[in-house]
Amino acid sequence: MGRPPCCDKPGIKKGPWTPEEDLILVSYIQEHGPGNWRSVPINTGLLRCSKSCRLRWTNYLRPGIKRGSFTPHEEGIIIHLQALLGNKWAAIASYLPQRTDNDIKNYWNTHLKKKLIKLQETIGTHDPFAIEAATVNPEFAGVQLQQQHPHSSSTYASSTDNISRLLEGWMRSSEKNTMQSSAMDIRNSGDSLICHEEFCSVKLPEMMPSSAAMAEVEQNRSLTFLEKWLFDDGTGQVDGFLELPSDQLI
DNA sequence: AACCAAAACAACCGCAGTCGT
DNA sequence: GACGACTGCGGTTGTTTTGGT
Repeated sequence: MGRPPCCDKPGIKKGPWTPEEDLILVSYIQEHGPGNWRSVPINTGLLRCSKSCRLRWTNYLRPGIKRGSFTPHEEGIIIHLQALLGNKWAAIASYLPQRTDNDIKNYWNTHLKKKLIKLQETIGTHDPFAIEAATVNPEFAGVQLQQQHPHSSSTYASSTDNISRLLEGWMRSSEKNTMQSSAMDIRNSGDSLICHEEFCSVKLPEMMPSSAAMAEVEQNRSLTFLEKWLFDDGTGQVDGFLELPSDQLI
């Protein structure tokens, strides 16, 4: 089974994407929808491999992506899920639909890993839940958490965000892309971590909370409850939950 | 102001799984 | 069932930015 050569053909461009390339890609996806990445460079004339196009879309151009600093809540969830699932970044990202797996992975490698090591030394435990508690409540361990990153969004990030905005109308009107459109609404809805609408539309991994648990999550947005459902042994009626319209979840 | 080191981020590489023929 | 094409994912690298001296 030979692996197809990718990204090493002559004439294939590598490196940072330009706003022009982004626009071409977004326009194409706006017309055809995401998927069939093989045909994207062929049909758009982009000198990029299909993989690169997919990555660019999923990590940057896809509407609903939240840029900037991670909140303590998000940090807690990441730490918790990482302890639970290991380096399953895609699985972890499915619980934070506004974040990409790449983002979470980078954040883990550059921030959280170091922070955890510090915390482990400070509080003298390797218990991920104690560490999570310390992360969410900095006073717990007397650790000053950096709440704002010095460069939460770059100029270029802003431009891609603008491109994403171009898609808003299309996403809203497209029944095929409910995930993206709901995510877009969420993006504009402030700092809420996960809303029920989003939960209904994202693809859910095997262990998901019951609808009752979800309602409480929605109400409290507390990690305490997140912990509860995260460690629920998967007895929740996942399929049924997926079928429920969002307004029945509260 | 200039230089260097560290941090942060974006993108690429390659493996593995899935799907179609 | 075998094979090839395609996609998804995790690890890694390269580049840019920031902070310190």
